[in-house]
Amino acid sequence: MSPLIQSFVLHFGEMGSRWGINRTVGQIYALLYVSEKPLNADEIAEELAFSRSNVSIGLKELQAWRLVKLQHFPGDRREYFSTPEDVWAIFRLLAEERQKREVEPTLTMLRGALMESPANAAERHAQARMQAMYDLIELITSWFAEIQKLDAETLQRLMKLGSRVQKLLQITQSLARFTHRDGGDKEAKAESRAARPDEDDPGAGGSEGGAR
Amino acid sequence: MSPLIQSFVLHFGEMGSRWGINRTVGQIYALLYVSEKPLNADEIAEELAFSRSNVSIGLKELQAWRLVKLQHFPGDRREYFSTPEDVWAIFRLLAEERQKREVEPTLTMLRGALMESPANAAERHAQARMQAMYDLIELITSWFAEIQKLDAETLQRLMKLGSRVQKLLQITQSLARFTHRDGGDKEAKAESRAARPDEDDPGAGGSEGGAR
DNA sequence: TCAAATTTTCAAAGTTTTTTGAAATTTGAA
DNA sequence: TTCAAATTTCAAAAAACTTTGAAAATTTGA
Repeated sequence: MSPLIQSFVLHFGEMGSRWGINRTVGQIYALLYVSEKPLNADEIAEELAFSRSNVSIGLKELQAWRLVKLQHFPGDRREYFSTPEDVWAIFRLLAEERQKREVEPTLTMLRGALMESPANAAERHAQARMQAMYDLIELITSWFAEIQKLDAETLQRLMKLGSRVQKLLQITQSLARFTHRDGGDKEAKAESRAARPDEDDPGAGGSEGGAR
Repeated sequence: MSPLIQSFVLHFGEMGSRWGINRTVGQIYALLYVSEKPLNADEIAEELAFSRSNVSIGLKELQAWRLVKLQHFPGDRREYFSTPEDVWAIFRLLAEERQKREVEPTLTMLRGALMESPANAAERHAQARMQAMYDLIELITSWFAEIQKLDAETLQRLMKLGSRVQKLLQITQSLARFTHRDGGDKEAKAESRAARPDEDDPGAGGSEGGAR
């Protein structure tokens, strides 16, 4: 393998472990990502010097993440693997899977905890903290959901604009402008909560969060 | 420990391993997050039934992530730990650290690979793929940098609005409207760029904005 | 300074995860 | 259906990571 490709593959092997995936999976993915053509399991095992069975397991995991496509060639019974070419589509897939595997279970746990009635001050405080976490996760999740709706075409445009921060400032500004439109509204809440956690406790009840 | 808090703590222990942190670290963080008052290492060790030394290591790691604050109380020599209360600040910290530990090294690796001149078709293709990845990461990074600039106050407003998706649609729309404003612009870029990494490269210069 | 209190380090034990080779299963074509 | 190619499973070996207890180092107040 050329050093150029190798450094890419090795980097993903390492990085993989910072995320939930292991070296094998990371390397397989990286190899497929830069490969000109789909590869079969034997080719992958040979390129990366992993055992055939290890590759099999790795490919299964990548399929579970929906990160690889499977295809066949006429007159060849082996399975060939490749990655979607559209990097934006890949990003969306990743975000979706992580949402499903990490965010949803966390929200479920939090909802459960927030339904209990607090038995004492410690629990009341814990619930207030959990509520704050719940609200933030919900907010960020909904941003993501919106961003994910951007189609490839819009993305192209954004990319062509370049990633210079200046331009993006405008987006933020419209965002800020939008929020300012929100008229007065019971104010005190947020402030006091942070400073004196025990005392005013919005606790279980309020929960506005749109919980499904 | 009350079951309410326990389920939260245990969940973070498990989830931690999906991210790069281990059970101990996850649980310590969760415990501090919901705790009414700062805790010292012995209290943490006792609550979680971990050895004192394990807790010491865990706290060090949390400090490296800047996720815990250290403080002292008069007349007590022990160190007490707590988490920042502002969940948005916590999110920003996390994003910054991950940027530093994961995104930057990846961008550096990619820049390196993109500077090489491709030796053959396979390398040429690999570089085009890497360029696509580079551009996407840069784009997403710059969004994050912008979002991170939102101050707590704006956030409060956003949260008060509720996380209903409908409202956010408007943000997306202004975003889309904004991109439409972009006139035509040299096209070929992506495929050929590999050869001339210097040219418009936003990398090193402006874009990193937000971090530290 | 000392010594008590506290935190940190570190080698070893324990645990979990990854990787493998061999065997079992599945698959598609004849 | 059978056969051989291809894939998957699985138990065991290897590697990586976590956790611990004991000892060392540091800090503080007298």
